Amino acid sequence: MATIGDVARAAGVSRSTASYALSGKRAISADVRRRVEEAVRELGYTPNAGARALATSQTMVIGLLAQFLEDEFAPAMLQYMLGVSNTARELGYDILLVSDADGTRALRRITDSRMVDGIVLLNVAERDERLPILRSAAQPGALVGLPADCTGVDVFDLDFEEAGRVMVDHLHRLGHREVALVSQPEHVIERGGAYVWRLQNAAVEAARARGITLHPVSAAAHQPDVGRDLNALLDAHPGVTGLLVHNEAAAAALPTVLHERGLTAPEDLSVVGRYSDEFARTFSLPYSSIESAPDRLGRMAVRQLVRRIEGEVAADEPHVVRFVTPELVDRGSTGAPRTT
Amino acid sequence: MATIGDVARAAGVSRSTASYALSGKRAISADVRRRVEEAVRELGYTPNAGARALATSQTMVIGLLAQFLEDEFAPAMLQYMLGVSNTARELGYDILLVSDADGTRALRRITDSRMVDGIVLLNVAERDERLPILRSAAQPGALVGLPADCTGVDVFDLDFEEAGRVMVDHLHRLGHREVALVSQPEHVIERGGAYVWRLQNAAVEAARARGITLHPVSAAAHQPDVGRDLNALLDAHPGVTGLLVHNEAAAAALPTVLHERGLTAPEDLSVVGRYSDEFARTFSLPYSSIESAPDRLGRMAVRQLVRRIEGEVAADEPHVVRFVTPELVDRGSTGAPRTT
DNA sequence: GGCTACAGTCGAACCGGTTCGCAACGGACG
DNA sequence: CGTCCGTTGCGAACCGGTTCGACTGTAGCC
Repeated sequence: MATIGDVARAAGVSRSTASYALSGKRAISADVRRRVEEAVRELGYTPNAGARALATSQTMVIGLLAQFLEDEFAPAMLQYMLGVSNTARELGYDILLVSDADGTRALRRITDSRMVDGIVLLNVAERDERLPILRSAAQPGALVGLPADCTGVDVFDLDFEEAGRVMVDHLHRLGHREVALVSQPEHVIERGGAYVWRLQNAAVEAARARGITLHPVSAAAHQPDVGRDLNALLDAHPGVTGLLVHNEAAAAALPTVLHERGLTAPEDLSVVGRYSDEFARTFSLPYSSIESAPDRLGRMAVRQLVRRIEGEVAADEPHVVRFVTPELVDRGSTGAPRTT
Repeated sequence: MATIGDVARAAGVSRSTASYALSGKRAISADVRRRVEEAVRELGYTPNAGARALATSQTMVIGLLAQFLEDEFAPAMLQYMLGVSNTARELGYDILLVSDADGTRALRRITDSRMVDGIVLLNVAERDERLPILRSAAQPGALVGLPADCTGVDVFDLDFEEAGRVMVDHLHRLGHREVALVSQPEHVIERGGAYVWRLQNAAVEAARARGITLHPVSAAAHQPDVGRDLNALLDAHPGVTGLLVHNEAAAAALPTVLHERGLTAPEDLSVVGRYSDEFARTFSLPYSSIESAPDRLGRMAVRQLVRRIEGEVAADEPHVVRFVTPELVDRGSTGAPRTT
């Protein structure tokens, strides 16, 4: 592999001159620049990333920490990852993917060893163990997901409170008076999946304010349990005319469950989910839903992170906490409740 | 951040001694080793990855190239990625995720700049543009997917020919005499998705050998097109009693389509898919299927890649091309054909 | 004509590790 | 008591970039 020394020799200049000719950080005569560029082409020179990182203290790599936990719905994560990855590349950064079960150790490893210039954290928990480590790291961090304590990091998330209100409002306006909210498994909540109860609390509150009955239940994240949970819910609350589904696996299982019970949406039951449009199209989910905009959140996180890395924001500039406003995508799965 | 120089000073030894004490590559007295280790702990020393890469020409990072193309089913890729990522970590390697649309440029970039010690290529096409670049790279490569030319790389893939035969045999044994094979969109085939016609050709051949009729058709990879395609298929071939589904999106859309037509599997139609068990459970797909074992393939690829990186295989040792034998997972969606 | 200013280039130092060659030391042995 | 050898540690070089300070030559200016 050619080094910059080889390039310099071929062009008949010193190493430093070759370096300046390529970086443009000092004035270089047109003639020399041409010779250097030609040498680069002939030798197929590419700078050694490790050497450059050592010299500049910049790796042009962003660490992406994604946890794939039991009881969590993996495919939803993919879209966040792609949003992050694609945006990073547009801005000239590569992605170091860390799917380690032990996120804290992994985070410490890649920050301390200076493998990355910044960190994006996915599925952030209410009290995320990784946060203290991230704060003490030399690199800036951006989160997708809202923790209890946001100091020292930039935070991006869907406005789950508003999402809960929008879902309830939508069914209330159509005339529904008894609905159920299908949430994530208990495990996810216990683990600190704050978005679950952020949406749920807001939905409960909105239901109370409008005087309608809302049954919050949780359902599993996999078959066959999730099907069983959905059936149990419909058995337990026969008066329910609307379903708010805040659980991707449940949304995916719902068509089959409804079919087996001889029910149709929206004639027998109105359904509103909370997942991305991309997700709905990929899995043929026919329900209206709150768009969760994962690619957009990933994009926002990386943009801000890179601004911090490149010092475009003063180090003392306050960190941002930004919420994306949820939007309802109508797929025709809601209507007036059946009149019993 | 503490350097090895700081550690050496704190322990009262030279830099080289500190290095040897930590690597164990030379004999060091117990006393000195203790002092060095203590200094490491006190200073919170972690070796700088860039510096180490520069000195050792080893980054302990594996490049993972995954293309997310139009008309391809993204979530299936996730499982390959996780298999690769988790296995790599177990073996001490991190993953540089490259989801670049321009795979060739990205591949050249990360190999030439020595960011990675090896490369894993996902969704490999029949004549993959990335392959010549990978062969000319200094780092070894492992593929998941079978290209036309396997020289210079280790290749792992499902035995799609056998998969096609197993699917046809299965329905033939149950008494079916007219079946359809739902493949990927034409685009995927044109792009060089060899697995599509490897399975298809073998299925056609098996059908001919057993004297049964097989209609090969392709279907889109997204809603609403895939639903339309499935309906068109069932309209065009009313005599079909069995469906072989080699298209994840079609499998995901099938329950709804069958429901709308008032059909049930296996009573009205036998269905066999080709996707992973994990996939089936996540999306509540009720059909028997050929297990595609994505995590296993990813794991095999990384294992072999690391063996090459670490020189456990002689450089001239022939490269392997290994096929995983498909297995049918019975979910009760097949039976004897309805007697018309 | 002498001075300054500046464009253009070079040499050397540095980033933070690893590794090779060598020397000092102490014990065993003849 | 001298020699030989194994153990242990040190100094220096090296990996491949970047960057700072200094030096040279030429143009512009008074």
